[in-house]
Amino acid sequence: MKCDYCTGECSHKLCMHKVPIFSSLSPEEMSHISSIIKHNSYQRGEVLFSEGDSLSSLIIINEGSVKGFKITPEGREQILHVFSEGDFFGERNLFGGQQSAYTAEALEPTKTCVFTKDAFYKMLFAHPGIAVKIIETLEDRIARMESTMQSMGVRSLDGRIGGLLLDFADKYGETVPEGILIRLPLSREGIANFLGVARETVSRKLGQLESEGVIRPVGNKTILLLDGETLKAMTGKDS
Amino acid sequence: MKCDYCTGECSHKLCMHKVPIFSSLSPEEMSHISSIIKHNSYQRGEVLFSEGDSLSSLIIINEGSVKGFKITPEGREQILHVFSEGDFFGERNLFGGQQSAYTAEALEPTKTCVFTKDAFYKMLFAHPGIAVKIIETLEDRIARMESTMQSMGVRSLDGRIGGLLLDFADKYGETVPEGILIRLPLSREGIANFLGVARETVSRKLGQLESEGVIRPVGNKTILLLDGETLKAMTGKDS
DNA sequence: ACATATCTGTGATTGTAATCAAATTTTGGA
DNA sequence: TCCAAAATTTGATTACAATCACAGATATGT
Repeated sequence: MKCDYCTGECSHKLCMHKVPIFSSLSPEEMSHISSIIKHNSYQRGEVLFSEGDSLSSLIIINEGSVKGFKITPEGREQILHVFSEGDFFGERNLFGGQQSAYTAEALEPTKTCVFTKDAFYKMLFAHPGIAVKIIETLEDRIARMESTMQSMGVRSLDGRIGGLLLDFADKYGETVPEGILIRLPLSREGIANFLGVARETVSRKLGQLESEGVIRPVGNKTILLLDGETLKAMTGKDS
Repeated sequence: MKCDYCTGECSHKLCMHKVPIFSSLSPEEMSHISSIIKHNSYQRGEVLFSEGDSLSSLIIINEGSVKGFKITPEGREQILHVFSEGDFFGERNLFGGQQSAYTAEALEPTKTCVFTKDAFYKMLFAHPGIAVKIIETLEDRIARMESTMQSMGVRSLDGRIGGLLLDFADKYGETVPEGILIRLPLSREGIANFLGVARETVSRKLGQLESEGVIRPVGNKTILLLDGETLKAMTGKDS
């Protein structure tokens, strides 16, 4: 791993280097703070914390991805967030919130860095610039949620699924000659649980989009987006 | 109007007194800041700003309420936020965001207070405690959006509508002997546009909830929630 | 208080997605 | 590489909500 602050290769694997909220810190500040961070690893399917838990720590993803979800009265998962490398969460418990509003579960092997509440508050008051960074990050999160809500609100199912694909393309897409290659963080069932629709419907609609030449699935976990413009028109995200 | 900082009645109508993010300021700081705030009034239906506008100000609602929405490709409004007294918005434009992600329109006669970007940044660095307050407020907003997403994701329509009613009860409800009296910020059509369903369906489902004895509509703009427990069970919000 | 414009409720029909039930493909571990 | 488990696709049927059409109720301004 290479980073902006160390010469040559970094061996310490400081998650901080991947996290925008710490980008305003000097190397010295970073290494001081890194000394008060704890590390954890999780396997796919492992639960980081459950809805209602009163944990008091900020969790930063160093590697991997995590879904945040609730169980609906119908017994289905409603996914609320998908967090990946560099994202942080759990912060609500640090700022006034009492209990976790959702369960967090690793979607793949995941490594995290953990701040305790005390460590975090100390840092916050010592480095006010971080607060602004946090606000910016929360704004990004709100913007992402707004985008998801817009996708969910579209009445036509193709539009909803297309909207989610665009969101994922934005966050997980890699531009290749033919279009945008999207490594999906969620399975078909996960997508269904994000949008609140049936798993089978997701399959059918993706099949439809494929036959229209808009996408080309590459295995189950990757989709090649060939015609983003059509999707944008379907979802109203052509702004 | 009465406030914690002035003896007797306040005549200056400082919106700051209603806004949690300023609660950590001293009276002197408040009156200094109030001198750099601008005021605006809007009629019902008037647009404060439109999607894509690059405004650079923080808007605080002093009186009234405002909806934030986008237009879906189907031509329908997708409501993303309902802001009311004490809420602030537009802040994304202050923190890195470039353009407004939605259109803001007054739902009723509304008075606002406006911070310019410069004034706001000065205040932020002079009073670091405000940053923490802002983070807390954004966390609340995220929590509210999570709740809305959960409502939207419930498959059964009664559940979705019930979830929204609970959200509104939380924010706009007043406890009365018979239950909770909710002054709805949105019309039936507004509710439909929030949830992404048809207006008629909202009517039908509310009618159904009425015949089940869960709610009692009082005119078009008020609903008396008689049996919150049933709603909570329907929506999974009984945590 | 009245009148008009807007909003809301109800019925009939249609369209779309949920559900149930297998068959098939993909994936990850031995 | 192969095998078993998991995930996905596909088909048939059913249930539910969207739509269209209009009647009725509410609200707002004069």
